[in-house]
Amino acid sequence: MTEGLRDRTRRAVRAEIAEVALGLFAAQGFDDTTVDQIARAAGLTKRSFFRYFPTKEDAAFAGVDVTGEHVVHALRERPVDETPWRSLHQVLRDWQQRIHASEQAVASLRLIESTPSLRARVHEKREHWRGAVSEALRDRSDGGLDAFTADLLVNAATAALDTATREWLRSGGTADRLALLDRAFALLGPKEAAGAGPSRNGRQ
Amino acid sequence: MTEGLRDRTRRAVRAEIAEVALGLFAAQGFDDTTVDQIARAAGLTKRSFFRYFPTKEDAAFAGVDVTGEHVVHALRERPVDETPWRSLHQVLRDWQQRIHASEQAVASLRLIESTPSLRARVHEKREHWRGAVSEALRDRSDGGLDAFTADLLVNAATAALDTATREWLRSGGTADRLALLDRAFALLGPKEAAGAGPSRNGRQ
DNA sequence: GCAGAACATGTCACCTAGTGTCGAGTAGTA
DNA sequence: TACTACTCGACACTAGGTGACATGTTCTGC
Repeated sequence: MTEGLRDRTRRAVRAEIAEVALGLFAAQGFDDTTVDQIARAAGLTKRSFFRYFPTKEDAAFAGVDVTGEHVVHALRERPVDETPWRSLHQVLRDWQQRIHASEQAVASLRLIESTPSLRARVHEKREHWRGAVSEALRDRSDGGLDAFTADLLVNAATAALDTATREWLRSGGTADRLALLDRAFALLGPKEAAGAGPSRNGRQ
Repeated sequence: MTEGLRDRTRRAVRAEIAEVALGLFAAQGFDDTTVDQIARAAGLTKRSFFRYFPTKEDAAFAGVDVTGEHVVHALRERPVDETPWRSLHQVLRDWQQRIHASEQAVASLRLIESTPSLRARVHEKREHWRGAVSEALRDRSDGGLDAFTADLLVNAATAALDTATREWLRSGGTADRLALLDRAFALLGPKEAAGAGPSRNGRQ
């Protein structure tokens, strides 16, 4: 009924493994760190490591929410009269702000962004929830948004986010991430339509 | 001086391995096909397979040019007075048309799109040449395009391409890919600026 | 045509990520 | 106390990928 001791210890162990792993990744790189090393440093076996994380990559993602669970939820909370594009903008803005608040999350993000295999994994995860986000978007505006346009908006939004993140990394973390995101969203906003009018995209 | 027999046989062997691999992938799925199987079916050793392809994934990419080498080149050929967005549109349009012409390339694309690990790999490859494309774009319009905007345009263009491809797959291959791509590019075109005016992005 | 370099291939040994299984110990419960 | 559920280590195994070595084949200069 209550939390249960086992669940609590399990989460605590998980968090500790992630912390140890992050430290090793930062020190000697992701690829040059073996699971065995992490496990030993955390005081357990390789086998047990995999009982806490399905893959080595997942240890790097602990702490950062890349599942989009939150995005979908936040999207449903936005006012209905808001354009889809603006909703996406605001939701990603919030997400970025939340990430930026945690020092460890920023470190994870930096590691991810500088490791090819991890970046690939991000895309994989994203594709997973992309459908859900697109659907949530379509639910909000009743009928006024077809699947294709919704998909396009979501893809464009992640493109904006990626570009902003990339530029921020290029600046060495000094640039204003939110301003970059705003600029990206401003430049990329869909022509018209996509707002509320059901059929208005005739201008090939 | 001439082609050299060795290079020719090497390319022939490579192509044959790829063909065998494609067949096995299509028949039993990418993940359920081992390198050993492919190698044996092609009449060589696992070790030799890896002398032709750096990874198992790469065997699935033979035949499809995802390196963007061509994109960069084609971009430099576009008329200078064309807007960056339109150039990207045209170049990707050509690329898609070229792919569509080859039956095998379409098969590869279908396989890739339906296999998570391969999709991830596409993104990885894309990130690799994204910088080069962005740079080519910036070279064309002398000074009128900053790195951030160029990156954004390239990212947005791939978003358009992805969305079109996805919709096309969703239609079971019946939809008109080019029309979808056109529609995506039309909806996503950058507000203004990005054309030639050096400084005009003041409207937060 | 031949000697030697350059190259291709198979074999073997090895590393790492990841999984199945089993047996011992430990926490939670009646 | 006895039963159950969960956790962990130990062992073995598969699969992708690499390095080293030996053998044969092709190319090149003479």
